Amino acid sequence: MARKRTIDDIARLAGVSKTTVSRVLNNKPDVDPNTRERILRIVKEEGFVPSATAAGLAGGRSHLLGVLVPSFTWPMIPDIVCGIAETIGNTAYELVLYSLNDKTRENGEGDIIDHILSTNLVAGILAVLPGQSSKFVIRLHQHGFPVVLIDDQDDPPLVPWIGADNQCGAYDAVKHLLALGHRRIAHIQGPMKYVCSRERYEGYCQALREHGIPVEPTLVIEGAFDTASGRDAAQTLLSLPEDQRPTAIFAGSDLMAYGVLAFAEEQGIDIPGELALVGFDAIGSSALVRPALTTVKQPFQEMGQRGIEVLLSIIEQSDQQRFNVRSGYARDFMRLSRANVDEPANAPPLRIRLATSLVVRASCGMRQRSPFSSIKSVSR
Amino acid sequence: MARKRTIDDIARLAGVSKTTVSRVLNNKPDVDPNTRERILRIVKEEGFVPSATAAGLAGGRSHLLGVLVPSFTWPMIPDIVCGIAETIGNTAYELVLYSLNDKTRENGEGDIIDHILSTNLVAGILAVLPGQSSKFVIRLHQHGFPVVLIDDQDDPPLVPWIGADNQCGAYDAVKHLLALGHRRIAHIQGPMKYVCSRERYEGYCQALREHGIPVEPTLVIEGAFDTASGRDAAQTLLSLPEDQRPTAIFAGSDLMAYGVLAFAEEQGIDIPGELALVGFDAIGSSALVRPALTTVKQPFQEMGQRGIEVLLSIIEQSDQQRFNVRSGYARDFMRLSRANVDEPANAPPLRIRLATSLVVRASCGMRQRSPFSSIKSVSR
DNA sequence: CTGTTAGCGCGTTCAG
DNA sequence: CTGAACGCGCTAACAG
Repeated sequence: MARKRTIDDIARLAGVSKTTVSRVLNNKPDVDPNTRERILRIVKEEGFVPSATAAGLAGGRSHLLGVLVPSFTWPMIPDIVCGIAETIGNTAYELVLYSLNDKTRENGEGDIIDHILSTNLVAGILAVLPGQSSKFVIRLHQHGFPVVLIDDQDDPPLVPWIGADNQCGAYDAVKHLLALGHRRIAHIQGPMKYVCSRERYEGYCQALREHGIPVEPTLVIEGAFDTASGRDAAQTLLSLPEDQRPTAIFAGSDLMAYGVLAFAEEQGIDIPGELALVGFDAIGSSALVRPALTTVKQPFQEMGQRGIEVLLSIIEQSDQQRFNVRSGYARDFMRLSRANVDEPANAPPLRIRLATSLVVRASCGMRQRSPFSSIKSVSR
Repeated sequence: MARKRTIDDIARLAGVSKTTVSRVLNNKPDVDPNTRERILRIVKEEGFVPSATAAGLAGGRSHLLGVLVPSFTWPMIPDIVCGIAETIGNTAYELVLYSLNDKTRENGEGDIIDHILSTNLVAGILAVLPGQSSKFVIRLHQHGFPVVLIDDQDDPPLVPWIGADNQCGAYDAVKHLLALGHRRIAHIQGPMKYVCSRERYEGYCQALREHGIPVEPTLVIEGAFDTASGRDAAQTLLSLPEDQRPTAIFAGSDLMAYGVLAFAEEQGIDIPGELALVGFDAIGSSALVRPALTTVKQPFQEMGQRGIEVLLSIIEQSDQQRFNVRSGYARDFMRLSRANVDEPANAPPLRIRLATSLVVRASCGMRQRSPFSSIKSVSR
């Protein structure tokens, strides 16, 4: 627990000015190699760590990254945050967590965005599943503030975005059911206001089309991503006349699939015997339910990781531009919410689509082995 | 998206000095009520938000709270962090998340503590399940740095601590099994190096004692809190000669109970028919497994909330003391890792023990109704 | 009750 | 290649 040292201390110990020390620490050129070496040694010996606070104040840029997540009740959030935290841990940045609870949601999601912006604490924001606040995030981006979105975007894409390849994932899932011989395959959609729901639906349609099977409107129901809506949809679907009833259901989320499981359990409907079921997300508990759920795995951790990587590159680039434009104290730019520092429309926003993978378990009729022992690999 | 204003701007608009504005913002006394009113109005109108960065630098205290969590693979972490985030959201503080991934763990958990301390970014730390790094946290506390622990402490208690009443929880669980008529009740312990494991064991023993039942060493096995060790323990217990085999198992964590479920499933052992099972934690997925798990519910969200509350009170108190002691620029105290600002041994460290509650589900033999529809209430 | 004066620790400019 | 000087936005001591 060494005594906290400042740059001045190091400068004194090295016999140089603090300016030089600062230059070394920021990897500036124009420093004598010997001096640089010596300073680095002392910095290491003394265990010197610069104050992020002061650096932020002086340099105008902070070393903090904001991560905005909705309520932790969504089961994928922990996985995503895990990827984020681990990635940030490997950088010189720190992670500031902003979460929307029910109260902040009431007051309007814009509030928290304004708060983030006005405190000027973070250098950029990674917004996870922004949902309703997505439009605020977009505004941020248009004002030149570094922002990246995970797993929820508007159409057309306006903001750098990381997500899963929802259409392919859905396509694979339905293909699998088709390969098992199913022909009447229902789909419980997520809310259609989300692009990911529409993409999953598109994948579902595509797979059916390829098999020459028409999309039956009665077999497609819009849910709300949660268990309750899945249960309702199951009830509707399984109350259809026998000849119209689906033999398989592709749910747009694992939680909705749980709703199907619940209804089937109540009604004594055997899954997968009488009804095959596939979910989407591969949240940890889907390996635990009975029957264990076949589902499309989203690479949540990797999404978090890539999100941070992209955010950092954007921040760096925006620093670069600021540096080039600057003449004298042009830092007033920043106070104006960094307005129009660059033309965001220059290049099309970055979009990264990560591959999904189908996790086959018992719920669609395949034989399952030792499900519980697979807990580790699934939930990590 | 109003233009970012500084205290000086407000001072100019209000026709007073920035000092006065600062005083109003920090709720200092000695300000004319009218002036205060006027300043507050302007602050609100202009949407002024002070810079936490600058305030931290100047005042020597930051408005950031560090939260140290182990890997997100532990299923209760999200719940705890949720409580933490929500509580911090209601204060003027921000949440900085430090997480231990496998790499940081390798390099020694002390590193991250040193890092936290030397960056001097946060005003205090709430450490969740510190495990091996617990001793580092204790050292922090002894140096006068505000620290609170959640759910893992050393014996004797050295640091302010929030946790569940493990002994009572275990006692209740075993009592329940006894009430159901079980007499040969096994216990799969958590690692005995943790106080919580020892307390749960104590509750187990206490319940048996009250019924005049001796504690059989063969029925007590130490696990590692995870699923694999639970499976191993189940195998050992259920391989006992028929007359020594337990009719019920009380597992020290839900994950270990999952291991029991897995082994039982493999072996075709009916739960609860041939074996009753109770877990500990009430993590969300325990409502989803089949049979649904009876378990002792820890109030994770509340633990997070109380943790922050206690941490804030400690920070405030330490600021107070610093203020009283200070003569001139005595801020050097802080640079010395805030060493010995107060006598930590003055009062016994605060310990808050929150009540648990038994969640009765199918795994111990009670009739279960509509398990899936209870997902919401359990996982929130 | 209020304003003036010094910094907090660092980044950046400008003149050597 | 180097150092002195200034300022980031705010708080705290000291004198009115």
